[in-house]
Amino acid sequence: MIRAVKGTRDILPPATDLWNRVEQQARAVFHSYNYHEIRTPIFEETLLFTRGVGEDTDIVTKEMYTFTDRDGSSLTLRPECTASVMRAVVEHRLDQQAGQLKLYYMGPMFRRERPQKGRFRQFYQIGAEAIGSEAPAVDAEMVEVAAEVLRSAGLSDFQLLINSVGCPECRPKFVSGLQARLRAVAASLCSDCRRRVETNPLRVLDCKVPGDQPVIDRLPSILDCLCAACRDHFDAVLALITDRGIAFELRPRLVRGLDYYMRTTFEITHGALGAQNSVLGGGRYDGLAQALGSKVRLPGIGFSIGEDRLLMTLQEQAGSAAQEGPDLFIAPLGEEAFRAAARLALGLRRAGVSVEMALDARLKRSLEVANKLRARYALILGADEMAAGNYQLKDLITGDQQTVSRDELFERLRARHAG
RNA sequence: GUGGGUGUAGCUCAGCCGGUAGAGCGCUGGAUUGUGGUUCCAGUGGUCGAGGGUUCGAAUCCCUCCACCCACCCCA
Repeated sequence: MIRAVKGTRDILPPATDLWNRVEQQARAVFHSYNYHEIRTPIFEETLLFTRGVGEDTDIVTKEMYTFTDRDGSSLTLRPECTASVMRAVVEHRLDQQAGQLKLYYMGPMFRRERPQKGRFRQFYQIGAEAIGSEAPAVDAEMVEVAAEVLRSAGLSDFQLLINSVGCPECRPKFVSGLQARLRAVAASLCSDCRRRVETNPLRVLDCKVPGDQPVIDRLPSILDCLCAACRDHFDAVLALITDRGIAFELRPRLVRGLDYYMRTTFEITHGALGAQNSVLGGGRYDGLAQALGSKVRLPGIGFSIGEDRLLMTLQEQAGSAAQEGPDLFIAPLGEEAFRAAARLALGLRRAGVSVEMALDARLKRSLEVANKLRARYALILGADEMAAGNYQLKDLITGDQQTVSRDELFERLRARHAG
């Protein structure tokens, strides 16, 4: 038997309704902030990601789906979308347009990791990018949009974590200073952290091993080492977020794994997720455009929602929903009635009503199916109704049944649809 | 890449000490004529993840492999 490949999965009907709802609501929120959708290719030149995401990141060193095209060029399935968006912006000079450049996207990303709860090799992200300004107001709005998208999806009880990781001026100084301190105390750290001291010193700050906490607590915080410009920027961002009434938690140890992040970084977590508890991650990337070869400086900030994880928590919050049934199930009795029913169904469908038709001529069976499909109403059309020019409309919840004319039928179902 | 757990019907699972498979749900049909949901009756359904070994006999014991899940790592 052929199965979906490891780390990929089918998203099936009852769930797809929820996915679509979440995506529609996200679009509505984005539009309310004047964001517009961008769709970039699912694969790009490998160089885009090695330069954009960073040569030494986990994503680039071990997680990319890279293949050689027939002409010998190296292509990669996108592991994230920010680099692609920036590439498109630079390529099409979208930054030349009036006003802020505000874009959103949604779609699948690919990373070859070992799957586990909340982690897939093909996963879906909903993200936004605001490009062209480094004003703290943009950061604040971005954080607000992120929270609003989650809220509109119905997510509650999430936590916003925020930090500043500095800039190319102050971060390297902090990292090398931190590394020096860590090397001195490496012996008292866990084995993972001893390795991190060399590979990813910032990550040590986020270690959860209890024995390491006393050491970690005495390490310097990046927030105490920001340069004046970064400090001012971050203070302004925090002030604006506070002013907007957004609850957040300052997390000086919050680390982002992608090289392009600088200054503001943030993350939203939810308790119902398991080890991979982050539903959203984001941050500022003022150096990305130039890393990709842009001659002009294009500061930007964005975030990305892990849609799979968002849906996972929503489903845990609400339980599994039953599939939504059609508005109307038509049960015609006999050949002639069937043809008349098909014509009626077309009219109703054009009016926006969801209609299903019976394939079985037995009324008992038809109503049984109507009930199983969770149809709201059943319409009976037999010889009697054909002769009289009307229909029997049965309410499948109350069991009430009444004779209705064509106009009354449309009236009833339109009302149902509007409500 | 490294650990740990689990693999029996479409789904959720029982089957502990070896004697060639069960339940609930689902699905199909029926309880007469053009009326669903509840109920009752019947039926459908599984090379017990795969291969090998021990044994008169293996879903059950042993080995190997595979798949999925969870965790590490890292991230969305």
